[in-house]
Amino acid sequence: MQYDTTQATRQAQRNDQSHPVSADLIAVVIAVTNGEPRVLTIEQAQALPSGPFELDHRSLQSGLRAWVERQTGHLLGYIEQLYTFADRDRTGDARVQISISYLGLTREEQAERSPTHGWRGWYEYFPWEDHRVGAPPILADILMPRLLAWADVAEDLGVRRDRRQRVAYAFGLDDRGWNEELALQRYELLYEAALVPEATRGRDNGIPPAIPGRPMTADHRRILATGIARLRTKIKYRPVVFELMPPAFTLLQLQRTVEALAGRLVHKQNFRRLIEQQDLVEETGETMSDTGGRPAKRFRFRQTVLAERTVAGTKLPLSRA
Amino acid sequence: MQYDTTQATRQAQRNDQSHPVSADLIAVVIAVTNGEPRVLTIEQAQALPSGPFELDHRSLQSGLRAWVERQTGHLLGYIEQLYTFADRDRTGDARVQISISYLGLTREEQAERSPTHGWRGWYEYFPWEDHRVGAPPILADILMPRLLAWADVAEDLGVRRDRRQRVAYAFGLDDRGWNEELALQRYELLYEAALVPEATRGRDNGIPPAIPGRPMTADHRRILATGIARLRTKIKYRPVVFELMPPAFTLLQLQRTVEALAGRLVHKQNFRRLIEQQDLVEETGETMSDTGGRPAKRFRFRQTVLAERTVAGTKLPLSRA
DNA sequence: CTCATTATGCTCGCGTTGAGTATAACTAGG
DNA sequence: CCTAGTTATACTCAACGCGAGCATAATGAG
Repeated sequence: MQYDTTQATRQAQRNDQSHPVSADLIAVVIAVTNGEPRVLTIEQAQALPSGPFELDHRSLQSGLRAWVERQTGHLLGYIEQLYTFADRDRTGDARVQISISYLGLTREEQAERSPTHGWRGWYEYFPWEDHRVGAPPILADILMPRLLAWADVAEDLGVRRDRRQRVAYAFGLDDRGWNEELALQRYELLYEAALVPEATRGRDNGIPPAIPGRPMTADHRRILATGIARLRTKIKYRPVVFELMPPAFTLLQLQRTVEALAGRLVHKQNFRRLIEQQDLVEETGETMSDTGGRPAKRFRFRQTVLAERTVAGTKLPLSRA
Repeated sequence: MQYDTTQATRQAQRNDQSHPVSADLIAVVIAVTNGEPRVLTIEQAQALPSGPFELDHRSLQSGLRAWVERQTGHLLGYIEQLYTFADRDRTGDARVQISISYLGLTREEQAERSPTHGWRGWYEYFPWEDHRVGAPPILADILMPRLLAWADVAEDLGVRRDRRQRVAYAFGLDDRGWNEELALQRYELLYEAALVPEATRGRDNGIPPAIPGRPMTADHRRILATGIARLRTKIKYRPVVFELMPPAFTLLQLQRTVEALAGRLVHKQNFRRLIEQQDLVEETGETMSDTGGRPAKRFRFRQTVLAERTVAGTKLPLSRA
């Protein structure tokens, strides 16, 4: 190899200066059961499955799978990386902690009750995110007043305006409309405004902010918000919903799953049109007549789509010219 | 705090089992100069700026900025995380190496020539990615025959079909059309087919594959491909192009920058329409009359948009129902 | 003064998508 | 058996986004 020398130099330089860090793997594992999106938790629903990346892990992904299985007994299927961040103050010692988070999609199998781990509805952690039956009252009654108050306590006029604008944008004030993909921005605003317990934890300022929504260990709720936002974005351009569905399903079941994730309702006829014209599903031949009305055809996901369907939205006027 | 106990337990468990790893920060820094996308490199254009994450780095991002500045003298503006991966065999010792890669966008300032670092056109590394003047001949002449040959050497019929389909999809064969966002998939296919030197490096199989395109150290070219793909996707729904533009510019300059990144041309009138209707820019009042034709108005990016423009494409029939 | 060149405005046509209407096929209750 | 309630499924319509092309304006070079 022609550049052996320089590479060796850089490698040596690197090893001299590198410090040991420890790497944590954290999993946001999602399933949708009975039209409710659920997340796999441990420690009485206050933490996400996680553990250190170890030497005998073949890869980051397999390390994550091993930890999830060890802590919850659950085998993961589809996973994708979410985000990596570093935190010095987590463990207390001098070592820097790096956290690598993943999003996993599965189906909730036998619902075994365990005292330590289990599935929890994700709207328990983010009650303001469920708009399927309209905007939750806590938004107008509790969150918005406190957020706007927080914006207004700022000394600087510019900061005040900036805060108001970010709140208005993230929560769809005025005529902006609710955007379900901004779940992370909303949590971050609540954190910044010290309206969630995680923000004031450790500091002894006494007054815990009484905002609805269950907190989590460390920054796990923030990671969960990241996963929710990612999933809400992704279902719109990739057929990932099917990872959450049973082998056969009706179009309404599929729609309810999407609605559960998005936290809002969709137009039934248009949903069907979209699914069918994209050739995502095929009929199984059977019908379901459980739900009280006309029997629904059962569908299955067309495996063919898996490879090619990586499409990608286009917003630029790209042409062949 | 109510869950101190369990948290302490988990923390202890974690420290017991955690192994030291070293974390590397790797930067894909992009600028567009004279209509050419360029990447900041070190080691005679064969490596990306990188270095270990150290104790005195305040955060991953600041550590990355420090390394880029130390190695190239360049100060970074906008950066975003790309991907994190682990690699056991990189350093040789037992320690596991974690690499965290970032994408940075800037403008190429004073073009100081340095023997060790400098800006390189990114199409030097991926000559098959530039379709601004049509599909590069190397595609039909060299890459496609070899890729299809690779697909056909597979014993198993299923593997053969799978490879052919992936190649056809990634390279837009048949009627599929070229998709500039698949830069990473294309590089990965070339790697899998052992058509890039990086794939056979270290193994003494003698014959280096003579495919156009400059290789890089370790997996740096793969990381560059990741950055290119990310950027090509992102310019379509976020106003990140402006990070690459000077304070004032004409619409054609903006268009040329987008085209340089996308590797394909866009329809001029439609590009203007899109930019203007989104209120992304405002006139400065000046005009430019350098380029031989009617003088062009100069524009600047509207700062107002920064906060709110997080939009997000919608592919689901979301309704208020 | 003419031509080449770039800037800029405007129109057309098609496909996508939000939204609503109409009809079909069931179950439950009298 | 008939009716109301419920869900499934097929169409229709209008607005809008976007690819594509035509037309006109304003320069500099020769």
